[in-house]
Formats: sequence, C-alpha cells, structure tokens
Amino acid sequence: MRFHAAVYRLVGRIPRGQVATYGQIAALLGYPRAARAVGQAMKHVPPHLPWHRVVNARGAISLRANVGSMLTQRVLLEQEGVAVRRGRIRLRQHRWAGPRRVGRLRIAALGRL
DNA sequence: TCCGTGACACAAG
DNA sequence: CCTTGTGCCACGG
Repeated sequence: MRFHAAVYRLVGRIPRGQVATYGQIAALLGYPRAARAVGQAMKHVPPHLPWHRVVNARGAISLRANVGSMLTQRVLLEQEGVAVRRGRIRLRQHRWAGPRRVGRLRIAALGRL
C-alpha cells in the first residue's frame, strides 16, 4: 500500500477531541523518521478526513500555503474541545495513544510518545 | 535514476 | 524562549 494512503487511513482513525503529530503518524506506520513525508501527504489529504487533528511536535498548527486553512484548523479543534493556548495544544492532554494495531502489526511501544 | 522539495523533528547554542 | 543546522524520506518531475 502506498505511503500516502496509509497515512490517510490512520488520520481517519484519530478520535474526536484528540490529536496526533506528524512524527507520531510516521512512527505508527513504521517509518519513525518520515515525519516530513507525512506533511507531504497531508498537503493532499482528502477533505472528508479529520485532517485538523494532525499537528506538529510542539502541538502547534504548522505553516502552509494558505493562512485560511490554519485558521480553520484551529476553529475545528476548538469546536471539539481541544483548546489552543498561546498557539499550541497541550499534547499531554490531547495526544492520541494510537490504534492498537496498524494493518496486521501490533504496536508494541513507540518510545516517548 | 537522480534530484529538489517540504503542513517535520531534534539537538545544540 | 528562539534560531540554526542536520538528518530524514516519500514523491514527482
């Protein structure tokens, strides 16, 4: 399966009120250093997916082409109870633990995530 | 096949 | 805190 498709499948599983980071998505898929590639994928993410639940390692909304989508992301997050204070989200509280399994592989440990 | 491109991450200063 | 430098890698041209 194509990397981008795997990213989308995972993004679609992030629960309401929770978020995941680019690096986390990559790690969950078995590519711990492909965070940037996840960013590439997110650039073309299907609109029906909860794309707004993906943030960077600092818990902030990443820079992108149009400022509008950044604002939209913030609004969508706040609508589902994820507070954005001083430009960042408290990952301690909202980070998604990840699915129990990805494909047929069980996720044992993701290190300090 | 090689090469440039990022919605990144992390360590060091 | 912030800034810089480096590592990284899927993708498209």
